[in-house]
Amino acid sequence: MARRATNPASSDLDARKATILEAVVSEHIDTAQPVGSSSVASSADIGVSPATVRSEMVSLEREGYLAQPHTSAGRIPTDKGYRYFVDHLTSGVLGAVQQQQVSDFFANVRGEVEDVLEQTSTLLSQLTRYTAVVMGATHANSSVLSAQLVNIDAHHQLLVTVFSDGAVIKHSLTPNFDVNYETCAEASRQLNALLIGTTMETPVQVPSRHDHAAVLVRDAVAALHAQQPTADGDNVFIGGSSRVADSFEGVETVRKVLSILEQELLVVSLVEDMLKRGLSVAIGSENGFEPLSACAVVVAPVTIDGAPAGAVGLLGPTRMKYQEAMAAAGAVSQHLARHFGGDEENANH
Amino acid sequence: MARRATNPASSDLDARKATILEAVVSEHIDTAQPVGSSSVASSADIGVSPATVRSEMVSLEREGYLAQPHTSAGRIPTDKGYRYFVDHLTSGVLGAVQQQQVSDFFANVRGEVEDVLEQTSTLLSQLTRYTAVVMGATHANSSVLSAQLVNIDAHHQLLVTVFSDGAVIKHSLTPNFDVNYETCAEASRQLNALLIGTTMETPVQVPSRHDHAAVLVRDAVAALHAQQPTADGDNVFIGGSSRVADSFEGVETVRKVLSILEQELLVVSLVEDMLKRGLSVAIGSENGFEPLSACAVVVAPVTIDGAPAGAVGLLGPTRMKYQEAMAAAGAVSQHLARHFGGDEENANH
DNA sequence: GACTAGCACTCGGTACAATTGAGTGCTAAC
DNA sequence: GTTAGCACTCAATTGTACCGAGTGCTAGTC
Repeated sequence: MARRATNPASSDLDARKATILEAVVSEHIDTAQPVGSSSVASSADIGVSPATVRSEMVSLEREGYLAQPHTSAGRIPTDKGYRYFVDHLTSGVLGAVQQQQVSDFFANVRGEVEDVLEQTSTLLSQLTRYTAVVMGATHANSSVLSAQLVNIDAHHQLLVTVFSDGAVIKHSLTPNFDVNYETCAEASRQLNALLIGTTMETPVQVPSRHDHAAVLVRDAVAALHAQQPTADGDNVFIGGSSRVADSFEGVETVRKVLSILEQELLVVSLVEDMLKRGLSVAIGSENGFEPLSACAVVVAPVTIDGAPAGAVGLLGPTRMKYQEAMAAAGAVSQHLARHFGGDEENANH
Repeated sequence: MARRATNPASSDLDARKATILEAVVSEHIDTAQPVGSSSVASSADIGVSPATVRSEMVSLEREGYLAQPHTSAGRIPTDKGYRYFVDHLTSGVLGAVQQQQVSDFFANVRGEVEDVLEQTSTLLSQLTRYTAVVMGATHANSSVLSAQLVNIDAHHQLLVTVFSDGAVIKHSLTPNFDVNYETCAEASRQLNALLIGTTMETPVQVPSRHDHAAVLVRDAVAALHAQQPTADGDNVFIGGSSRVADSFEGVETVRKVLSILEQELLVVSLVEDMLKRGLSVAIGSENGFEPLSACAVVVAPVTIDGAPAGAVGLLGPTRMKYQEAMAAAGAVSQHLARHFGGDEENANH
């Protein structure tokens, strides 16, 4: 037991074990069935008999890469097995048809940023047959181009703020005094002067007077700054959630996954957590959400001019086609960056 | 065959048949199982033996109200059976706990209209355990309070229009000439003058000159008016889509329903179609979408001061608890109307 | 004439045993 | 170290019998 040192820190397997593990994983991804020793032995380039494969499999199982549903069945990969597989994956390339599909999409897409992101999420989910997530950039680093207070009626004003990234955010004010047109216009003027050029995180020197306009200005600034830039969820688009239903066979699993997807803030935090940890793939329990323990998540950041500008992601079963998914996510994230970044470059040029 | 006149126009059944049908429907809604003659006979106030019930059931089956999964099983209602049941339903009242829950929600809810509607859809789905739809009013009848053109950069302008119902809509302009700050400000001034007080459907006399500001104005008006007021889908909120997974047992049905729900425009057209036809319940094939043939949809319009201001809806299996669903949808729609209408009344007062 | 007790019949569901076969672990020989 | 051979395990399939819920029909009763 102690002789053959099992080195837990080493994630390296001897070459043959690696080949076997990879064969098991990729066949299981294709067939969704437990994989037996004979099909591994016959497949590919292992010039070795099933018996030898079996003894290697026993060892792989001891080390936690494989599991056996029951005694007389083949092996299926554990999360750790998938992890090894993914870590040793040569990065694939998107198929030509799909590449064309992506190019066509970005050549023809038009409309507001939100519409583009929404449609992108649908595209990505069609490309991969998995559920797709597309997140836009937070407005935290954008500066205010215009802030306007609109008088809806005497007790309702709307602060409409336009940011340099094209985002428009509104906040309702409901003061407990009557506001006439002039007061509102005056407050609007002050807000504009005060906020233009600031970001949502810049502290602002609000007027300390007590006249109605000043109160409106203070309330408006407070409303604007109260907004959690990360936690708004306005900028998250989930496409192809119906794919969840054909990724898992149990209705109960489908329900659990859907109920997570419903809470877009959870999805945002999951993706951001992955980006923060530098992960591009989270397998099973790695994603930290128990209801998603049957899922794998692939993410790719969208980077414009070196700055983070959102992310795209894919959610599928742990036996997802990682190579395809990563290729698709990567391609779409790059196209997105070019789509939005390219414009700005032209303009700044 | 021709003697006992089967009057197809008459949806009236003799009293006993009606009782039996209702017993079958309500028991099947509870148990999801085929209902046999003996349980109908023992249940409730039918002072009649199972044999009599059976012969009535044969007749009900011939008339299309009931169906038999197989020879030696009980009966299940057809869509027509559910329809009769629903048409003869005494309108129920929401349970006290749930009533309280709704009141609490509307007493505490705050935020922008969209947030309120979004949260309302979650509330409604929690109340009923079905998937909920909440639609806001179209902006077709709202008038423009403010129209502003913001210069993002030389080739990107943003038309930000604020409507009297508090809606803020943005449209990107990408002219093929450079726009400086003054031109943009001038166009903005003209747009404001031109659009204030109009609705999205009011024709507007645009300037016919060819200077840059005039072109911007024309493009902006065109962009605004190109927006389909019904087809925007910005105003639809679907809550509790994960409930679909426990409304149906087959994964395939779940997938089909989800894929319809993903297309919010379809949902909008379904609900609007029902409202137009004056239906409050659509059962099975009545909703006109084949993939939703296993679903029933309950809708309730939201009416503020007599004007349509949106709708709420519920989607569940055809064996849904219609009374509860209708009560919940009705209560929520009324609360919504009061929530948004009440405010305005105070303000107009 | 309407109702019902009685009865033969149907057929899905369950329980059980037998069979099959994919796949294993072990061992002895190469 | 590898592998052929073999006994073993166990899920899945098949077949059989049976149960029982529920039916339709008929003959008799009120």
